[in-house]
Amino acid sequence: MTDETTRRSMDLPKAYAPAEVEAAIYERWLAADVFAPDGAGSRADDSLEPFTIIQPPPNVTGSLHLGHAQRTAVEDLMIRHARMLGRPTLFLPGLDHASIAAQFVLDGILAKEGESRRSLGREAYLARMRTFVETTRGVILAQQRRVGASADWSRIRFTMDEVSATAVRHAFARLYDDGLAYRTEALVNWCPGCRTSVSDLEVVPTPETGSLWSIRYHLLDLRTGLPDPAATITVATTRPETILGDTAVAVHPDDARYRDLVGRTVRIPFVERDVPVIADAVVDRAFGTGAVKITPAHDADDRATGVRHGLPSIDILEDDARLSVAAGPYAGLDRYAARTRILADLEVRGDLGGTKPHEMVIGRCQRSSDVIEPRLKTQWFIRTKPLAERALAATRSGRTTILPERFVKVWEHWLTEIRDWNVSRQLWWGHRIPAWYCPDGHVTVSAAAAGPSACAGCDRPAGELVQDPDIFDTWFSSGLWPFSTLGWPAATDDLRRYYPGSVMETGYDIIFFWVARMMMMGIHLTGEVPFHTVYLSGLIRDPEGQKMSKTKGNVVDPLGVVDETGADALRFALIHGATPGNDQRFGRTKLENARNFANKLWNATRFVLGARPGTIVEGSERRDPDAVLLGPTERWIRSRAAATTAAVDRAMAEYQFGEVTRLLYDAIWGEFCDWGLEFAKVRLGEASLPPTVREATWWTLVEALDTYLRLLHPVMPFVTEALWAALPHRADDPALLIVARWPVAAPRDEAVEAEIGAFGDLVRGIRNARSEARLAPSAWLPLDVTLDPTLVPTFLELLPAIGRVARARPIAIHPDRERLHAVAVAGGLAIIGSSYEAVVGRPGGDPTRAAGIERARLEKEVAAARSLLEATRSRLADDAFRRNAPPAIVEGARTREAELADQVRRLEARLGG
RNA sequence: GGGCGGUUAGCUCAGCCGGUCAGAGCACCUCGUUUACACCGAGGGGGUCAGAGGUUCGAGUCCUCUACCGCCCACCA
Repeated sequence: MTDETTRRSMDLPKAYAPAEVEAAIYERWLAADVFAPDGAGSRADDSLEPFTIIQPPPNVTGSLHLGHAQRTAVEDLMIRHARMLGRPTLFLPGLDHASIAAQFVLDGILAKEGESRRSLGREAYLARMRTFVETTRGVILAQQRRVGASADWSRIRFTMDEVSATAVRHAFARLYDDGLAYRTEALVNWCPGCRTSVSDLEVVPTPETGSLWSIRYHLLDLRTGLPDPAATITVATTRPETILGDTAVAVHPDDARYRDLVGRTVRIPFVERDVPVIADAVVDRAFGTGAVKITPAHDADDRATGVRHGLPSIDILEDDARLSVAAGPYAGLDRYAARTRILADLEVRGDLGGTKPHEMVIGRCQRSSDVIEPRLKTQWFIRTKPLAERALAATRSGRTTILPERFVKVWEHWLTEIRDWNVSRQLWWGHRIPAWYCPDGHVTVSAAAAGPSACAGCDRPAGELVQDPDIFDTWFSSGLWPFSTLGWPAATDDLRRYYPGSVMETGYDIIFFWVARMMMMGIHLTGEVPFHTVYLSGLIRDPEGQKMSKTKGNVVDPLGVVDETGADALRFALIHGATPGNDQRFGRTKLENARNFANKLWNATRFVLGARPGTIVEGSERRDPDAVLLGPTERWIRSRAAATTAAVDRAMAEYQFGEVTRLLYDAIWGEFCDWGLEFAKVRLGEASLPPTVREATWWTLVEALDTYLRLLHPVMPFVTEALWAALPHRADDPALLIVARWPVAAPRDEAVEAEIGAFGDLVRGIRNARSEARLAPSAWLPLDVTLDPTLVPTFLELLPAIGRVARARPIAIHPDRERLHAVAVAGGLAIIGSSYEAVVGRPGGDPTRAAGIERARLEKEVAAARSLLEATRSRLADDAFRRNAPPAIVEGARTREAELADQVRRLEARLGG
């Protein structure tokens, strides 16, 4: 019989070697020019709505980690799906210059070389940065390709390129003209390590145990005007060095303890400054001593108090957090050295009241971990309230949808409570703020690349203007990404066609940094929301649930994984294990499972290719199986493929990508391979059947495999592409799966699904009985069976297949149970289901022992059936259930009860006999 | 101080509109050299779905509270 099904040479290597497969495939895609919506190989249907994915451009610094790989996997999944649907798709790749992060990294490198930002100077530093970035850039892009990103590389953007720079200038000028960008003196978060201000979002509140010191300030004697050694007011502080910047002491207006002191004057030690005691309701009488030192230049609360009372603000710090000349005798000391000295000096003076441990939350720099110092600076701010309102309106009206939905609450809260955004950075690597100042203090903001031609306020020539030395917060240019990349502010074709974007995918950790800013700026500058859907992914954690970080040393390099198990396995594992918005722990086992799945698919395809009936010429064009020649197996395979297609479509529409992989894993492995191929083997090998029948079977396998490869392609693009290439194609199929059409769900055949389902149960029952009875798996045992009459025709057709998978031979069908019982040997193993009853095997070995095992097995079965029956009966016994439950449910319970009762009865009979 | 997640088999997690939903992978046990695959096949053990109330004919699935774990937001010296 094998002579008819001659195994031809297979197109695929025996062993699945992902690394080789993947390298070759990516080159084929590139050569075919299929990534760009307007690429030569694109089969996009221009009448369909374009699909645009917005990817957070990775930082040029360093290299990609698993989080990036996950991002890319999800984004690429969506874009490939849309591409296969025929939509013009744009996946625009890019890189972010990451000003502070890049400077932080470069500064570290320079430090090792004994150089620094200051030693190089601005121009040399920037030149060095450009070289550095040029090398990392290549690494990052290569990583993205290796993971399989089908991005349009011809449109690649960098947030420091000229297109982006133009957008930045225009955006800022627009915001300025609209009164939404302003320059003012305000408290900013100063990072002494980075030597720049940072936004509120970049300050990490860190719980720490500090100290709360009590310090006595001496009141001035009303008569002499000199400090009174005996009359003091005690304040409490966690930052004693800031006393040098104190400009008042505040007490609560209703605090009887201090009522008489309000309006008096105290002398700040060391700087010997006389400041007033003021009354302000901001003071919490219960905290500390109820008297608070006020340092308007270094504390947000104090600043507000200072403004209310017209107090001066004295900045006592330098950029590197050493004390400034304003600190008098302590000038030049580091802030903490100064603190120590001041405490010691206070002690000497007898003005240190005491100290106690104090739990507090201290702000640290997200980048350098330095303790942030609030400082008064003149900087640029974006007025966010009006922008935030429109962003909120967009999500509330449904113009933009946030997924998963629960993040809407976070979004709402942040945008409602939003504070103005400090966008000035005292860094070098970034977009220079396009603002110029003239000697008379006028401000000129210009979008022109060459800058303004003259002062906007007084006609002084450009030569007399000085540009702001600061640059923009990185996120300012990132916030323009969805449209700056398409050529905005020019009215380009790309902008018209691909803006707003369809889906913006990113991790929930940058919802404020990036998503909110894109929304705010996008709406204001373009008049449209930048994207219709925000899809927020969870974060990747290590197997212990720890966040991956370089300092912890638990960062996994995706390339290492890819080399080992393949990009497909990595992608599958990342998607399979995730629920939208939920973090996932990622480790070896998930990866191995995914690799095994790819391997399974590889081997299944090899089998199908190798099983081609000899009557079909190698390289034949794809044919549909002839419907009249299809057996139950074939109809079942087709129906299951249809069911899976429909289910995958639903999951895709709901962004349930983990569900997509689960569906495909189960369908391909659990159904197609475990049952479909096993059953098909019999037909394919049956020489007595007409060749046309075997051909129909083979074409069915090819068809199902073709469908599954298409459905799986967005998740595992490489292996599916490679396998698909080996499959017969239709004349109208493209050369590459990546641009092949997404399957359309065909109608299902519910009847055959139910039948095969029943036979599956029967086979499992037989296998279980054999296994429990310790019968040799390889032994062929006789099987006697009686079936629900409706199942008989199908059973007859599948008889050889069932025999094969159940290892049963010969098989006898009996018209009723009496005959079955009469014929079947008493020592056989009984399998009793609702629509079938079977006896397999003959007694052998020790009859009493065998009988004991058989009895135990059946007792377990009957117990299980009884408990199900009881549950069903008690439900049915309830009037309320029969009255209130939908008729279909009640009816279902009735049928179930009948089936179970019958099954139990038969099991009991068997046990009784 | 607010808000949001999580708590389901030993481990990692699925369970979308409440009714065969008690599941998967890994781990574990027993078998297996049947011609796609040992990166495999067959079978099996294992969970009162954190706890307590409530809604409902019926609740891992909805509501309330509690307990842990995690995260986000928040100007208290």
